[in-house]
Amino acid sequence: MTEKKIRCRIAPSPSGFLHIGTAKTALYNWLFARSQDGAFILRLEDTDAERTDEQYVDAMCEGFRWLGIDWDEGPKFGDEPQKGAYGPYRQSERSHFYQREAERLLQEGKAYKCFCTREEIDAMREQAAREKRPPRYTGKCRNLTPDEIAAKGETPYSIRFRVPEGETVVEDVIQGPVRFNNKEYDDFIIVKPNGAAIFHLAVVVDDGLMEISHIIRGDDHLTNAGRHVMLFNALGYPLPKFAHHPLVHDEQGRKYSKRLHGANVLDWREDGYLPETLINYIALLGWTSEEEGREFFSLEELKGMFTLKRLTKSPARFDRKKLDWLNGQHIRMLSPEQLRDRVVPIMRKHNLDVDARQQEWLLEVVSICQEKIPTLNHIVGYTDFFFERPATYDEKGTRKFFEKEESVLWLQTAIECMQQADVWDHQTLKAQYEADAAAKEIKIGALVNTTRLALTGKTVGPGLYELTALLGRDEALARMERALTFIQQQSGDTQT
RNA sequence: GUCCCCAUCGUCUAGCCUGGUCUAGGACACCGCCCUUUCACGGCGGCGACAGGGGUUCAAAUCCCCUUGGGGACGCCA
Repeated sequence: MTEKKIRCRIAPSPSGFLHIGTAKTALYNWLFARSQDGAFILRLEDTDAERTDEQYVDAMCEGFRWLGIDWDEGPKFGDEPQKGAYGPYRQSERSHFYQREAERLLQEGKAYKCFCTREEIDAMREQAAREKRPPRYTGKCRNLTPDEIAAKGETPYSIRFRVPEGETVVEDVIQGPVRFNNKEYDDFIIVKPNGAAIFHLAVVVDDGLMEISHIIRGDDHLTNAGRHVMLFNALGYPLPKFAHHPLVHDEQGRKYSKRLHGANVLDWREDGYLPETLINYIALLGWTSEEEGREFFSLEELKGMFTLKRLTKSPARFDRKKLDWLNGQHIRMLSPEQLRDRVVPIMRKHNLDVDARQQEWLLEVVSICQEKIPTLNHIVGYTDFFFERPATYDEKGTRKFFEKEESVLWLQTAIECMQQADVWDHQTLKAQYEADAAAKEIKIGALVNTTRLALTGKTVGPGLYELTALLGRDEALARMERALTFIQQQSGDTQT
């Protein structure tokens, strides 16, 4: 059996950043190609020169890189050269192909020159709107004779595809057969008067010439697929398999708008999410595993299990809560070293002087937070007190632990615990706190939480004994004394 | 307006193709309880859905039709 090589592509138009929806399409294509030992191709649809900007190209590729989606063939990007035998991989550099193929269609009578002006076409459209007809081209230039065409001389013209009679069926892997009456399509333009190819021609020529075997894309292209099938047939290219998946919706159920936060996949990096999480989550946004109930996947695992058969037909909303949960799961899967490496730049950015500290100590600090933080960014609030003494004490915490009658006793007891600890570690501190709490009949929670407030200024954070051990005896005791002074001042103030 | 797609808990979904095993399973969220120094994690339990109406059938979440709702496409954008 000589099976044709699987070749998939993502063909974004670099008019902005990497959209979450584009990422989904890319991921599915990438996973399918990888799972089938096929090739994944990146092609830039930058024919609309006005909307293309190099910085957009970079931003988009950056998004792919962050996610870990790599391509076997594609254009030059940064220090990566163009690669692949089907180049160039930018539509703007492929116009000669489009011209050649358009010319061929013209020769074969499958396309024709249209001399209608923009004004004429606009008028037709308005007319149609008035008469409540679908806005379709009337076919005015469809049957011009060679003489009539010659008589036009130098008049600029566009090239229209001559849509054949009959029915077009898109055999979609996800949707099943989708039938279109060709009457629904008008003779669409494939080449503009300035000679530039229109999207429909460009994609089909590119997909045909690049021998793309599977076109996996958003179902906003489903209607276009009919045009593309006709074009594939007219050009004599073998038909690829189509798979139109539903679009990503926002939490309100609408198409995920470009202007919404999170539309840019790099927004999530900014917010402290792992690329592993995004990959996992986006995969779940339209695909389910054969292994029922399983939702946690690494990129590597996904590669092995992905199948087009398990793609979902209905659109999915983006659910931030579930993303948070998944991110927590992925954070816990990291080794402490990996977590430290990812979190240290964030801490540095928030002016925590990580560089003045021992690597070993940092590793431990990060480790005691691993089970607690839902996003990488939360590390700041969970560790900042290690680097600076609390400037204020949490208000609610103050009321609960510093303004009670026993507050001074609690704090003094805690101080004694610390002083009596012969070894400054988690075990010893824990034992000491438990012993003193029992001896003085104080609830351990009161002791612990008062200490936490004194040491960190907060009511939440890493485990107390772990944190105290890492803070060091001198610093811990200094902060305890400071808190004691604070309490005494407070009560003094209220008494006078 | 025309065409196309979709429709199971609040959300993501399993089941649908190959009707009966579904008093519809899981996950997130939510609510209890347990564990626990807080938060989180984890454990246990609860709440919660086959959009509506017609068929077909002994039997329908599963097949067919209609309605409704949602989405998409109708460019000299991609």
